[in-house]
Amino acid sequence: MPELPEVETTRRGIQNQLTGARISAIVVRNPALRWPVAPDLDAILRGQRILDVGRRAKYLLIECEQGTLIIHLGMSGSLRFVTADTPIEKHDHIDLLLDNGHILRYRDPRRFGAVLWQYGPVLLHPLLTKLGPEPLSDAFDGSVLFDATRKRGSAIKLTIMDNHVVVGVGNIYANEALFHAGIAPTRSARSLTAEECGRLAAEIRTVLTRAIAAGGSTLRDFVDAIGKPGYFQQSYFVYGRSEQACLRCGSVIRQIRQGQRSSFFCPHCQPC
DNA sequence: CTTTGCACCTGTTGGC
DNA sequence: TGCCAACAGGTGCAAA
Repeated sequence: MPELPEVETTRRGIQNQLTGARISAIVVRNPALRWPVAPDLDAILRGQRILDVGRRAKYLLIECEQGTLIIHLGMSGSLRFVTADTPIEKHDHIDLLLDNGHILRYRDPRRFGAVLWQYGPVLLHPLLTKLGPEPLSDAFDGSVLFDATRKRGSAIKLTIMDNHVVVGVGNIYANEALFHAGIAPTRSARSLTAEECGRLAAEIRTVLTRAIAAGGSTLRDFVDAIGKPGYFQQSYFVYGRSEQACLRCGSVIRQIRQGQRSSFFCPHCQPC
């Protein structure tokens, strides 16, 4: 499910219960995630205290005394707190047991997610070293986007979804940010002016920030309760609205295919 | 270095 | 009701 807002909402939802706790055990029922879960993970984690729960891009970082447990939710992953008698369902692959009684359960039907261990500084992990700036940090703004787009002939939507340019912009919010910035997803990246890059960077930030705020209010307890993230309760300006009227101008929203993903845009508000 | 397409896997939806 | 194809929130990787 997760786009960046869901990952960040999950991080906030588990941080307090995890931080300061000691790991009693990790139970891996199915290690066949995107990469195999390390067979000795239980031996590694047992007894370690959790220092904090961080995030880089869509990777959750469970920072422990000797290293970091890296969790990615992939396309269909979720984390929730359960009790010892909660029935284990089909795709509940992993339980993390804490000495404070909490049990964190990892579910992931498609198994595109990952659970990895890294000793020492986590940012040295190969998956994290080449990532671009965080979209909500000072390291990302219009001028950074402008510079990154100069040599790119490919479509701007593909560019903002490229983790080397900026992390955490998934398909939904790439579409939404482009709509609010008034830029067609098919525009070549290098054709954007500095001003357009400024608008787009600002809209990426706004759209993600708003979604996190909404997730925080409407999904405050989804981690330990429902686990049904916000996509179903949220409404978007263009995403998933093909053939419907643009909420701004009434034109018909169009759907196209870019990089094997669906793009949605308003041909009037986002001229080519 | 940029760009493109594939791969991983299961569940849901829509057409016939 | 059944069957099959297409599609779904991600992203690393090989190949061009």
